[in-house]
Parts: sequence; structure tokens; C-alpha cells
Amino acid sequence: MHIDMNAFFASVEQQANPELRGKPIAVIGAAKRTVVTTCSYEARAFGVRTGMNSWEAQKMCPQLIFVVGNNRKYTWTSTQIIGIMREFTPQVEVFSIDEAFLDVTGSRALFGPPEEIARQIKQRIRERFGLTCSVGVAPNKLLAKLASDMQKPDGLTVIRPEEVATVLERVPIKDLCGIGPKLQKQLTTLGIRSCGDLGRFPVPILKRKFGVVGEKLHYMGLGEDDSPVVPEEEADEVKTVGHSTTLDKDLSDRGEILKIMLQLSEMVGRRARRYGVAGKTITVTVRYPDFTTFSRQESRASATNSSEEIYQDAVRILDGIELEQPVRLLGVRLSKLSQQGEQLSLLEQDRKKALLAGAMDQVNDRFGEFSVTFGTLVGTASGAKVISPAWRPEGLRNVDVE
DNA sequence: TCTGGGGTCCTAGGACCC
DNA sequence: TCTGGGGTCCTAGGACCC
Repeated sequence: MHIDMNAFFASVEQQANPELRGKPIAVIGAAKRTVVTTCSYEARAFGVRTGMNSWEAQKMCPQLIFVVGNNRKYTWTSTQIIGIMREFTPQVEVFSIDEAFLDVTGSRALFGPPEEIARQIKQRIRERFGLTCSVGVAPNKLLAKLASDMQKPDGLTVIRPEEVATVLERVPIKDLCGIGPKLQKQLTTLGIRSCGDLGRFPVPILKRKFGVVGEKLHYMGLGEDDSPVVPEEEADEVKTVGHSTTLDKDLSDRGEILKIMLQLSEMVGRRARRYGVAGKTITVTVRYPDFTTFSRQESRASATNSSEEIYQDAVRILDGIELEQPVRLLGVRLSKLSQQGEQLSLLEQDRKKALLAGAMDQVNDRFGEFSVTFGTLVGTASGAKVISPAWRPEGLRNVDVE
């Protein structure tokens, strides 16, 4: 079963404020250069879409109401909704803040057939939060996700095993999760338009053209998918931790750029410490005003999650880059992560640093991001960032929502 | 008055080792 | 007296997801 909340952020806002109900609204970020994160169905009727910048959206729909997103509200609601799902099965894979897969194979004896379970979940979510969702029920995740997309909003679509081939025959390949614009274009060139076409297409040619993805594409075309529903306890550890930000204005001044770098390094370090991980590779991402985007990374001898060390490395990487244009976006990412623990140095200096970082983290957890920070960052407005539905609840806890 | 931010996975080329 | 072949790791970029 795949459950997809309908226009999640926008619907939460409309529930919280009755004035917004039945009206075209768009949830955006607080930053200057922001985009539409989610919009209500009323706004979609005007052509407003996720990813549009505010004036584009306003042009499509002059009476559009902009609402600055409130991360805490969405995280809280999401956690509650996941709780409802867990009343029916522990096998819940949280795919994003507004989507989840459920394996209800073992729940039938207790709760009845999957459609019945879907109805009950929908009803509870509606009763408790006034929110609707679209549910897909199918033999596997690929098809359940496809099915949940077929009826919006407030849908319930079942694809039974015996219907798979018939249903897929006419489904365009771009509707499959995993086939984006580029793959769609390349496949179309081969004369492949529907999943039916894809399933019939000679596998050797797919393999030659797309490598390992080719074989997977074949099975996707047939509607076959054996990937399991993975509940959080069984999920892999996080592999990278990063933050990036589009600056209010393009920057050329090294000092100003470094200030942002320190801020990003601190956010990355904090999150790594919270996760209990440390990383060996630091990556700096730069975007120019013309949208050229590139990254440079360096690996260090020992893993770190110290904001200062991340910052020092990031600065060294940045100094190795000959900037050709002002900077539009900056990013800092930590990867090659390992679970922190015994490998932590016990040298007195490091211990002191770790204690200080821990104390700062506690204050910031309690009073909000950057309540306590490095001297150079005092007075730097952090500003609420746009938040994406893709942010998982555990990641969302780390976002400043003041 | 242009175009967010968080991830995962895959590929390709080069360094390095045996 | 003219250049193997296997492997791993690292870096950079890109597709894709929300």
C-alpha cells in the first residue's frame, strides 16, 4: 500500500486557517529567492505548480494567497499520521514527509482486506486532521505508488495481480517512479511510450544503452518489483549530511561567502553530532548566477563532526576554487560517514571541543538554531529555509522554524 | 522580477596496488 | 626495444526522488 497525502502542506494550512479553505494558496519559503513548495488544488486549477517562483505563480493566478511554510506544523502532523498507519502494521516505510509504503500482508487477519485497511486509515486521517490522501493498493511498491497517483485527491485505487498487464499496457512510462525526463526522452527515441512497450522491448538493447538500469527498466515495464517495505529500524544508516542555501543576493566578497560557509558548516556539524556520525569527506558546492553548478571535495585522514574542522576544510576547498562569477548558492556536505564512538580522540583538547559543541547543541535544540553560535555569526539572520516534502521527519526536527 | 533544498544511486576516469 | 589485467578507492557529475 502506498499512501500519499494530497497537497500536504497547503492542506495543513487550510485546516489551520479556515479563511484559506476553498481558496488558491501556495506554500513558500521565507527566503527572498523562494519557490512554491506545495499549492492547493484550487491553485493548481490555475496552473500553479511546485517549483514555480512566486511571481511566476502570481502571474498564473493573481488572487493566489502565499503562505510561508511552518515546518514544525508539518512535521508534527506527519508524525501523527505515521502513528495512525502504525496502528495497522509495523511495516511502515516513511518515504517522505507526506508519503509512506505499508506492507499490510500480515495485517489482513486482524483488519480485513487491504481496501478495508485503506478505508480505515483514510477515515482516521480525515477525522483527526481533516486531511485527505490518495492510496494505492497493489502487489508491490512500484505498482502501489503508481496506483496512488491514479486518483487525486482522496483516491483509493487497487491494482490486482491479474489486472497488472492490462493496466500497464496504456500507462505512460513517465508515470513510473524512477523514470524522469531524461530517461523518458531516451526511451521515447526507441519508440517506447507505454509500460507495455517497455516490458516487450528487447532486454539486451536496454542493457547496452542503460547499463544496470536497463535490466531494471525491463522489469519496471512488466510491473515487477521485489523491493521490500523497509521500516525505519531496518533502514540503512544515513550516508551523507549536507546543507546548502541560495543566497539572498549573489556574493563575490570572500568575507561574506565565508560567513555563510561557517553557518552551513555549523548546521552540518550539528546534524552529524545529533545523528552520532562523523565523516571523512567534505564537499563544497557552488552555483553561479547562470546556474552553472559544480562541487569539489576533499577527504581527510580521520572522520570529524566538529563544525570548526568542517569549516576549515570547506574554506581550504573554496580557496582552491578560482571563482569565475559571483556565487548564487553555497553548499557544504559531509560524507563517508561512520558511526561515531570509540574512534573519538581522547586528547584533552578534542574532549573540550566536543563538550563545548555538545553544550552549544543543547542550547540550540532548546532555543532554536543559532541561539548560541560562533562570534563571527552573531547578527547573521539565519532565516527559515524553504522546506521540502522530501524532508523526512527526523531531518525536519533539525530545521529552524521560528 | 526568473529558477529551493534534502537526499540516494550510478557512471566514468584516474591513481594506485599487486 | 614499447606497455597486462585484476582490483579498490577517490573525485566529479548527473539522473532521479520528494
